[in-house]
Amino acid sequence: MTETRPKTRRLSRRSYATDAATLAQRLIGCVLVTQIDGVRTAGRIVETEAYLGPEDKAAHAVAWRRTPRTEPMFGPPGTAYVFLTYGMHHCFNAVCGEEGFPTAVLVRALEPLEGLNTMAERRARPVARRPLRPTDLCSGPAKLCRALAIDRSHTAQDLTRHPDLWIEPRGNRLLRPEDLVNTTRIGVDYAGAWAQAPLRWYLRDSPHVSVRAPADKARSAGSRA
DNA sequence: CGTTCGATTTGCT
DNA sequence: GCAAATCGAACGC
Repeated sequence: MTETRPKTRRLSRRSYATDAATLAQRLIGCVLVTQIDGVRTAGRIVETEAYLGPEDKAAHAVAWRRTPRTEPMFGPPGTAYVFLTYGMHHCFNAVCGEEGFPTAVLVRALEPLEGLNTMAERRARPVARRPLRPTDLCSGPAKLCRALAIDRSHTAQDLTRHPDLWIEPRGNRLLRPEDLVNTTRIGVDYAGAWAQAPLRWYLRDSPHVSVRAPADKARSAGSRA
């Protein structure tokens, strides 16, 4: 019998086996996919952040902090690291580097590509609200997890083999370095000097990013000067 | 064992 | 612009 399940090309283990800053840039343009209960949702990655490892004071694994939560970051490259923050929001990371060294890339925003209706349903709050625009569906790390139904059940899962969660490499070859904005990470003010490290990247022309850098924001809104 | 606070989002002032 | 929501990790006693 021939399974006619469409072959989905995934990022290989080797693709994840690089430093976080490099992977953060290479993931822009790739496609994050979930297939939950047969329902496929997918989005083009347009914003990422690198969390370097034990020396990075903004990282959960700072000072080799190894707990049940951070354990997946010590796993092989290509492992998913999903955590809960503020008691209600999930964030998704792809573990990279070498096994045993805790480093990862946070995916912060997607351009929705498939399953937009499903995304909108998942993003809708308990009470009725105005329909979400496509640019509101996945423009933040917790928003995209909600839209793609990513939660802590996915942490420590293998992105190169898991049936419901993976990243496809298509689309990222057209990007050039000048298509990306490199700026500081969001929400890590507690990290002292590390809060100023330029470890966030986003697709310059995308309206789907979460927060634009001040200079780029001015550029986008710029009609004067 | 109690307290603090977060790699966020949302709604109200 | 600001604070609430909401709960488990992290940490101090």
